[in-house]
Amino acid sequence: MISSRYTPSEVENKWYSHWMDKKYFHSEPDSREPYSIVIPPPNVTGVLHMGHMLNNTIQDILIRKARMDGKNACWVPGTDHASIATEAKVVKMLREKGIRKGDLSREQFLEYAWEWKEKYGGIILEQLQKLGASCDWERTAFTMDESRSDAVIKVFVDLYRKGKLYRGKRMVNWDPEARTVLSNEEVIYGLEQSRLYHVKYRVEGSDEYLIVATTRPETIPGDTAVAVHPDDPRYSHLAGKKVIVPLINRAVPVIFDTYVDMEFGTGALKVTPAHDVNDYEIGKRHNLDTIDVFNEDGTMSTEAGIYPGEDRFVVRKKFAKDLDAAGLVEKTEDYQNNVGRSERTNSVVEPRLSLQWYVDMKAIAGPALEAVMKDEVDFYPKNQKNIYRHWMENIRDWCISRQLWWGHRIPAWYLGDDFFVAETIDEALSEAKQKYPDVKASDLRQDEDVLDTWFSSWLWPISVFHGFKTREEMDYYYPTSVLVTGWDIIFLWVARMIMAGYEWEGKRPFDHVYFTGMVRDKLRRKMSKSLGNSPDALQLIEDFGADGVRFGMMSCSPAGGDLLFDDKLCEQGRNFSNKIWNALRLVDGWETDPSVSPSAGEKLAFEWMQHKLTQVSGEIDRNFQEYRLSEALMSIYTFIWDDFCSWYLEMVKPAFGQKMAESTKQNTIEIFSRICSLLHPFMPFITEEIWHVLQVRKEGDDCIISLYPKAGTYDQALVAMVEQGKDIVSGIRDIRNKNGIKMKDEIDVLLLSTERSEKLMHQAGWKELCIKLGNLNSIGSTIDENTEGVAFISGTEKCFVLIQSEANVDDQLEEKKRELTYQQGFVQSVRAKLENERFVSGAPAAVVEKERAKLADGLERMKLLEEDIARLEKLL
RNA sequence: GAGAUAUUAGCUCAGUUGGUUUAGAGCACUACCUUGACAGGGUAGGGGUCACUGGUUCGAGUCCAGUAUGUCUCACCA
Repeated sequence: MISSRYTPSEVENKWYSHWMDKKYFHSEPDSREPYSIVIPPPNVTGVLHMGHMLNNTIQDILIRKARMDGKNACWVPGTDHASIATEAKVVKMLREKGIRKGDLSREQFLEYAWEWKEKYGGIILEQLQKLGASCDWERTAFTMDESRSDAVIKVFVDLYRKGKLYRGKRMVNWDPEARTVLSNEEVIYGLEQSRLYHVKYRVEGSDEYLIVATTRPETIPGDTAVAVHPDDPRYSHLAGKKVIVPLINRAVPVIFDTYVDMEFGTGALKVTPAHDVNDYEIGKRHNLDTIDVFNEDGTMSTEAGIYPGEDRFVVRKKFAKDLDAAGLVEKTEDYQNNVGRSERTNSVVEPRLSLQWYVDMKAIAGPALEAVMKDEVDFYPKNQKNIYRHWMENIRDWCISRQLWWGHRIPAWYLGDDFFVAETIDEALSEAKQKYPDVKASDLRQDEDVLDTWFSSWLWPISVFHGFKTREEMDYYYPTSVLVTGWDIIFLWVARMIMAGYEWEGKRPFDHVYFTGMVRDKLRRKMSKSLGNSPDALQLIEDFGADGVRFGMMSCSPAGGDLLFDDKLCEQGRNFSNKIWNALRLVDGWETDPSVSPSAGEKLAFEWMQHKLTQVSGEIDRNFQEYRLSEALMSIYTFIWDDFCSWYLEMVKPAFGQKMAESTKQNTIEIFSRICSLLHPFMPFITEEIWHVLQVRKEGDDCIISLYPKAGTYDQALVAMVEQGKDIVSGIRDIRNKNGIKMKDEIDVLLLSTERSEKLMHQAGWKELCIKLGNLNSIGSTIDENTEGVAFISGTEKCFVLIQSEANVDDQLEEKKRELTYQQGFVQSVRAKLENERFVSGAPAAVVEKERAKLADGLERMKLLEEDIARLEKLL
């Protein structure tokens, strides 16, 4: 006997291993149409979180559906080396072992890092398997493995030779904790509480003070000017004067620059060209010195001259105190300002002048912008196009060097101030020799820095197919079918992949991009470690089953919209699993008898199910084309729960202890199997299990590779007849409820004879189904409009339930009158349209016809209601 | 500061070029129902002047303008 509860843990591992053994996930190029997806590679340091679950569930649904559609489905998995995150993790691990990074050589450090990667780097991929991800694991790629590394180096050299990559000194975002440069995209700005200090700068040779407002007194030692607006009358007398930098006692010029906002603070701005992007620009315009007051770890430098070696925030307080003690602070006030923090380390980003490598983005952005604007790369949802365009049109050069060891080392070799870019040291050497004939390999010093991680992941759709080496797989799988990713990395990753696609392949990397929303908690807060509002993904799978969790995520994630996650969603998924499971129990328990032949009702029920399934397949098909996966899932959900379980199974279910016709059971198994196929992409485990419990299958006849039910034409009239039968049964049940008549008491029902009702009655099996589901003694027709009993309307058909009503006549009257008022309002609005000359002459004929039908139906219902009201009033 | 986008039932969302019976779903809610697949269940029911104000149109949840509120992107003032 099958258990009354579905237990996912008993079947999930079994089927995942089976699929793996059968190599269903593996793909090789062949004559079929390809359908390929490259995974957004998670960080090797990552553990499965809700974002991954959502994102990968969607990819798995798409890939499983494509596989069942007969395409050659290939989902390439892999991980990303995540320079900063991984290096930080390894440094931390070493610290726990009592080893300092500074004590190791680069080679020694990398040895530890690789060791760490081998040990922990595959965790997230194993977790994806628990979710059911049908990736082609034989293709698992890593951004730092040989093939991917070769691609990175080739691309770097290629861009350099094409003049699209250069080395330059710029103001960069510096992360003092990771001691590396960050790109703009890796800096997160947020409002923070701080203090605004009004500091007195004495004008040289006078007792006058110029008040300057600053939030960063610790940078005062780096001041090389004070700027005011040229039109500011308060300061025009200071032309040509100098002011004394407080406590530092250095005289710096007062300069005039329109950048200064007269309204802000005191209208005077201290200029620190080494530590502020705008100040740097001002500095260039006025030929100011730059004094770097910080070390690379955010402590004060010796040039600063104050508190050398102490942290910038400690010094902020100390120095402010010193200023105050010297009477140089006019006042301080609380202030909110925008502070940039490192996405990775969360430390406050320090603008810093430094020499780095850049990609000239304007040189490669053009085709990538056009491709998206012309929908050659199609975005879902569409509104992401605007955001993309804005960024692409204002694109800035990409700083790609990082002061780390874990990553692809920059292929540039230095000789004094000169350098050579080449794929290998040998090539670099031979290039160097052309300029310096006596140079030896040992004279060349390779750049110490590595490349930004995104510089390898932007090649991902090409590099996973070895596109920089061979054509075979590229020609088959590229462009990939769809990219599924979060919109938060549209610039960091998506835009750059598109650029790389056009730069090296001259083609888009994917046909579609499906942007998923962010996973938030039910209060709309982003899931985060610090809030502790992120559920443990694996625990969820354990609690609700992978299918339950997948259902939970998908049932409520509109295309591109945020997912407001709640355990209850998974609970609903688990309950759904249980519902299907119990339908299986029911069907499995049916006993057949060869001497029993199927009734007309059973035949009608089966026909209805088949047509309905085709109808639902059409809806699913349309929804898939638009990536409306939630809607697709919901139509399957209602089809299974309502149509199949609540109606169909009740229609064909034999009476207690009775046996059924063999063909009815076989038909039910067939429908159930097709239901498994429909649902399989969303809930792969339970569907595979049921597929096999339903009946013994031949070797290799598995749900995962069954044919996905196709859209097609279906008999709408037949479906409508059964639907009306359902509606009438519901109406009867309502009257039972309201009049306290139990389900097991048999009652009689009459339909008022009309063309439509006679047609229903003559449909083979129709009456039988009504009798069975309504638990009726009989159902027939009458021409008596005033038949005694309780009446209701289904569509335009009047039905009489032949009972002595126990319900209050007043209540019944009130309900009928309310209904009549509604119908009157309806009829009036339709009539208003039809009485309007311009509508009748202006609107399309079909629309007018429709309105006429609406009017006729409305009038019919009014008539039926009025009759009923008159009858009830007589009873008063 | 600039731009985008949204506002439909208690909550989360559909509503596809304006006309599909004066708006649909899921969840939540209410009443009734437990020996016969399933209480992780069944049957039925209630609930919305489609943010607001105007406009276009024979006709507006759907198109246009403005207002309010929210969200996002980009840029940032010390």
